[in-house]
Amino acid sequence: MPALSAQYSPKDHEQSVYKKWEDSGAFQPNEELLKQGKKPFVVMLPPPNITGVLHMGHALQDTIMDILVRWHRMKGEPTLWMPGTDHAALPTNKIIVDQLFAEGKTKEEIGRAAFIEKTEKWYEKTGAQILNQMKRLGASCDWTRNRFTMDTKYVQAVNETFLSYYKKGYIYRGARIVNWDPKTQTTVSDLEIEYKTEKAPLYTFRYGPFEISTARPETKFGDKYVVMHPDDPRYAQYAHGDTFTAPWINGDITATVIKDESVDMKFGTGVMTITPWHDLTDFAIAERHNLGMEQIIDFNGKLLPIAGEFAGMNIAAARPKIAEKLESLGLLISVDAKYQHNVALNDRGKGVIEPQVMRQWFVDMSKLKEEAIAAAENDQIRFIPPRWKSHFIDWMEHVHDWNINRQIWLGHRLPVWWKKGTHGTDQEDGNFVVSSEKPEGDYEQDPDTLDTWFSSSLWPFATLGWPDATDDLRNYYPTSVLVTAREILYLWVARMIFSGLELVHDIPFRDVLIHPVVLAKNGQRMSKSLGTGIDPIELIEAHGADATRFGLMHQMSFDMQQMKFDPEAIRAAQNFANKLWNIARLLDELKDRRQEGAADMWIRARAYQVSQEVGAMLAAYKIGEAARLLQDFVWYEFADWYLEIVKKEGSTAVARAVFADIIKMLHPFMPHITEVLWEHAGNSELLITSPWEFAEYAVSQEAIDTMRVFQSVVTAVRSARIVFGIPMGSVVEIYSDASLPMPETLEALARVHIVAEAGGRMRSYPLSTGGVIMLYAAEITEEALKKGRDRLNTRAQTITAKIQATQQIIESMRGRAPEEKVQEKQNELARLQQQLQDIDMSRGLLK
RNA sequence: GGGCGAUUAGCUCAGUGGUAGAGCAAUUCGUUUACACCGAAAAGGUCGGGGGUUCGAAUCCCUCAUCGCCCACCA
Repeated sequence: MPALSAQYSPKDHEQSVYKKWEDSGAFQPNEELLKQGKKPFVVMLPPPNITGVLHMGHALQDTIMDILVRWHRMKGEPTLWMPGTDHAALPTNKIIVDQLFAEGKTKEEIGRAAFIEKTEKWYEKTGAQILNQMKRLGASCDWTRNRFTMDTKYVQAVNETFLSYYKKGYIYRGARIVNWDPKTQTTVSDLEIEYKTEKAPLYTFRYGPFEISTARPETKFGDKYVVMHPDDPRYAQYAHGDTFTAPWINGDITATVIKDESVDMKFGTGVMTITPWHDLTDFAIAERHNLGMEQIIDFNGKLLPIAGEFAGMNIAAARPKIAEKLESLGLLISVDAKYQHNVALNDRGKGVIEPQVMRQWFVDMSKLKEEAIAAAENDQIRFIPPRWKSHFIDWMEHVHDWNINRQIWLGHRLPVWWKKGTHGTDQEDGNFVVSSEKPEGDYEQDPDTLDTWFSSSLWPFATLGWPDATDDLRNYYPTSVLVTAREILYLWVARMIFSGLELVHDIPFRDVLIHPVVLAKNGQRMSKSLGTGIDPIELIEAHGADATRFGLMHQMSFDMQQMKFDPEAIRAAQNFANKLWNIARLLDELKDRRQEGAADMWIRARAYQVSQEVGAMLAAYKIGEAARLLQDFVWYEFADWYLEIVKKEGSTAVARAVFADIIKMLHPFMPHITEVLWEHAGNSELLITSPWEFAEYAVSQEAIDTMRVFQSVVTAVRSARIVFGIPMGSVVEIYSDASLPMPETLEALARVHIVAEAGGRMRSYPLSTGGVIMLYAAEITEEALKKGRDRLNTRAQTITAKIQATQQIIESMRGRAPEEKVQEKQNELARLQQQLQDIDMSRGLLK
């Protein structure tokens, strides 16, 4: 057994330990256990973007998953953690387009095939580096099952899904208003839009007999409907369908009055004109009343010929000019320059969204949502923390149909084939075939690709081989728990739930565990541009993977919505790892001793208790609580008290056995160092697959009482030293009536010499367990005595106050509170009175 | 506009009805058989404000304030 170095150096062990695990096959689910009928534990890695870099959010999420996975593996369950990556169409598309731009080319110039080829090369080059970063953290994924959303097999699943939805009538093609991003030239889903508040002048114009307000005059060319609330008394004289002629930007137009309840009577004049082609609510009104609609702005954000003299202008540039023209026509009534409104931006690339009416593919959500809502409502799927359940149900109930095609080249092509030349024309109806194979005849594939979330919604089962009835699918579906951030609760989690229920006829996962968002310590988002980002790999290199994991867990609780990350926690965890290391060193040095004492019984009972608590906490996903409990137990009970005792007396065999249990309990949290120390202790089997079992040990009240007295004596002596000014280094004599527990250890730990008979100047000091300790020290100065008196006087005052308060409480409790509560209080009062007595006695001896 | 969360020691946070806890930082002391990435001791808080329920509130209820997030969306 080679001696351990004085400090734990993670770098020397992490990679080799990881290799041992991987070579052992421990990361793969144990087929034997599966055959025995053991219920498997399965987690799907939320697939990170293949070209992504590990950030603190990943580190937190991956640590949570790894802890659960390692714990269940040790509990003897066949355990599968399925890794993989997502093709991340939009961000990768942008990267490739930017690359081409740098080369002075456009994607149109090189063509679709060359573009895809370039993308594949890019994936190959940068691909999966994020998975290697996960390995640095110690993630025990089954890498033999690694999946990518663009795998041939996965593409089949995507096509199958489209076909299946289409056959059932869930997928339809329709002209609907969608979020168009002129910058990236694609549609964007509602969920991927962010709103930014912006100041923009709000113009009020005369529109026939009405006044209307708008922040976007450039959309108003085609407005020929004026809408008001049917109950608005101001406009009672106008009937739905009335028409009138009004002078407008490019001459007179005929407008029609529409009454619709969606109009807010309190806003402005309570009247508005609508632009259905470029506004979501206007579109809804137009649909309700079957109104005509017209495109004003093209797909590049420029005005169309309907704008007359403004045609071809960029909307931003045209806006003030149009307002000017209306003013010159005498139609401008007022301008509110301080007006604020929300501008819709694409999350990716921040292009300003211009809603457009386009023929698009949609998934009808009305049927799909039903089962998903039911699964949440009857707790087939549980949300942790539970408050997300109602959020999920609420969102699901109000979900809109899902626009699933995107106008980019990168991604899964739609399995849709158009008769040549019909796509995008008014000849579309009846001229397409939905099939994964190209049909006979003159057909060309739909140029669009599917929303990335369409494919990732299949992740829990497509990775297991669906649509084929594979062994993996049979064995590992549904999965056990999904660990995720709340920002993709709707975007991804909700979609996995309804697609799993629809396609595999079962929930995709039992529990949804939603972890907090990791923020910088000052509460800001972690971002490179703000300089608030922290690279987990740097943390691993500086402090070790185990410290990074443990520090994160020590700080985390699932009750939090956000976690202000303090890197100090990682440093503290590194100290803890070093502590473990040095405990092992101490145990190496101790000579064997087998006589068991009170301390041994106490620590064994405590270790068993802790193992039970940790198990219960992990089962309830209270990972942070478990980490904190373990650290406190190891440091403040096992190391600070028990090991100090075992240096002098007690059983080293017990010490080693308890430490082995500690190592085992800590393994899910700090896998590398525990594995190293496990091997160092002479175990031939790997810890990663060792059973999560602990020797049961009954709590002996006698041992616990002995320990409490012992601790109080040690603490009292230490305090008395300070109070009386006796140097820590020196030995003091204390008087014993021979009832002090563990006298030899006491002498060593408290630096005292126990004498049978008192002599010289006696001093006394109260014990927290009741009673006083008598000590003899020749050289106590008058000054120290005064200090001691002051100190005891203060304590006496505090206790007296407490006694009075407690007496009052007992008085007021009488007859109102339950009897046992009163009894509890009275016991407390007795303890306080005893303490006061002890202090008084000590004070009496301080002459 | 609707909702969720947070507000406790200088900082990051535990603490779901019984007189407030930890880590880090700061203070004092200490190197006897692991660890200075250590040990010991002491200090530090009217638990965001106000009101209520209760014998008793950091904890339950109401209200206000501040911060953060989510959803809807303003013509």
